[in-house]
Amino acid sequence: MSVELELVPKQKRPAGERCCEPVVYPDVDRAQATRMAEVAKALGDPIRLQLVDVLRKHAGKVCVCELVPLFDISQPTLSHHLGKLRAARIVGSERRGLWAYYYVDPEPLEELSGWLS
Amino acid sequence: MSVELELVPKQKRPAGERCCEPVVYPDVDRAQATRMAEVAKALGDPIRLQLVDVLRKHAGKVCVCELVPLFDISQPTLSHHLGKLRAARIVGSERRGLWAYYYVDPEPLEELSGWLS
DNA sequence: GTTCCAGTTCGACACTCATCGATATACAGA
DNA sequence: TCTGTATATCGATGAGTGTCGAACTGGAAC
Repeated sequence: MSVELELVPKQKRPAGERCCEPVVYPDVDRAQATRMAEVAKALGDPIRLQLVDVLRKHAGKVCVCELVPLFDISQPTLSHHLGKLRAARIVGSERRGLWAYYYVDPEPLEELSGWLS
Repeated sequence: MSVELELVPKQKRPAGERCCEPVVYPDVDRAQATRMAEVAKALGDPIRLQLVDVLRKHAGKVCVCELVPLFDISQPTLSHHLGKLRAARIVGSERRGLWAYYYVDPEPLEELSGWLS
């Protein structure tokens, strides 16, 4: 465990001695990190993650009235979650008559996915 | 309020008329969604996302003392963020003497990445 | 016009979060 | 032992979140 530490005899942190290899700075800058974190944060709720899952698997655009019965939450709460996803630009929406249709914009998800893999 | 329910039982939405195609259920079940959402939530902060970025790029284990100067936050706050990442099982830690070393566990990130792509 | 209806927004609530300074813990060196 | 250092935890605070019912908005149909 700490054998290698005893090989380092003298001062608290001897000159040229480090507790670890020097660390490079993050490859993602603050702006990228902020953008991707915003997307990740929007996915950081089970209902929103499942919402995105449904919308992604569904080729076309999905009506809110079809989403409501899938989840055990009130309709205003679902609307709130859709608003969060829209604020993160993960989904877009369109109104046709009485109904509102949602669809996934793949780009933000792709940026996050690209960083992860 | 609910008077109209008896009046018009049938045709508020005319037979055969739909607002959209029928929606399949989410492919990810609630347990998967909860697990992945926990990971996504932990990544939903720019500092934590950059922390993971540094740790992933760094082959070995990284000492906390190298992480602190990279970010403009206090040491307790950094420790708090590392604790969040550890709670989400994105990173693990090990103590050697005075120092604590953190490393990435790739599995949770891979699960999220696999779902995203 | 009036009356529904799908969806959004509002107001409130309890809860969680990011942040800090202060304090505690754990260890190394003397 | 005592001193100093690296990291974690505590306590507080202000900001944000998920949730609901109520109210509002804009179309559609009568």
